Amino acid sequence: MAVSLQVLRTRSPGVLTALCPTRVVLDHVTSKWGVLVLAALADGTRRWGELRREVDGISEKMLASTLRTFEADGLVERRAYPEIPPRVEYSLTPLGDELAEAIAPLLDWVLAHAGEIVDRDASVQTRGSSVSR
Amino acid sequence: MAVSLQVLRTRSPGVLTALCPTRVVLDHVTSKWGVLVLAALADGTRRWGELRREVDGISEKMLASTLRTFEADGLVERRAYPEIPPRVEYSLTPLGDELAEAIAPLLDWVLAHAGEIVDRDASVQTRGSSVSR
DNA sequence: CAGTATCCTCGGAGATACTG
DNA sequence: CAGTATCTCCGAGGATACTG
Repeated sequence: MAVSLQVLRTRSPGVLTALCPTRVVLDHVTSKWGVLVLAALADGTRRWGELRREVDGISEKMLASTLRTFEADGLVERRAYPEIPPRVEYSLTPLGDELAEAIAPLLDWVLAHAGEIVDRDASVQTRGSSVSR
Repeated sequence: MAVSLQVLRTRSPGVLTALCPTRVVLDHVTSKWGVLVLAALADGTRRWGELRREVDGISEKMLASTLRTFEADGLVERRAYPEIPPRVEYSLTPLGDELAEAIAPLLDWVLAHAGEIVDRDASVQTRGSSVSR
């Protein structure tokens, strides 16, 4: 039995309610590209271009904005080298590293079970269309 | 050192790329209300009204749609009792239960560190406004 | 009580072009 | 190479009203 909202709230009443600061942080992490960017940085420094390639499908705008959010959160460190051509490296701070470890189980679960879920959704669709409606 | 995209891809090449099914599942879980609804159900059955109250701020529309997505995914079971007044109960399936356990570390981390992050964001704002720009 | 049905808004997100 | 700057749009999400 995993930890529920109710249980969490016996420890910290009012946590994760609408105006609770935890909501902001949770929103950053679960933003469209948040988990993927964190996962890309999880085992070390990456350059901008590497991130663009690793986080497949992300636009430059969203990569920049996701990184800036995490930088402001103190989860990611940005290091720019004044060279030509420019080089910029991103890495997790100790705090970001902790977070990356906290989402690892989620990633593992997704990899392990995505297949059954997608298959199931497809068959629900199929059944749905063959029934009334 | 947490597990990175690169490491995951040595195990499953191409995983979590743009068209990979895992992306769909990850999107469901990290949808705006996904984590909170799962957390609310994590230690047992809940009625519709209980969920509305526990997941503070969610609209009826989003609660319905989040629950239907998870039901189609096989993560949540919906049980309706033909009574007057109506009663409907939602609970996690075994698969959903596994997922709830996988996101528990994330929730724990958020609760433990939200404070420092929000404080930091606030001070970044302050510093930002006092500097050039 | 447990939902639908509608209408509407807002901003997340994409596409494209440009720059130091 | 590593980003900004704009423009645009779609649809996730919200508000409100209604119903079996």
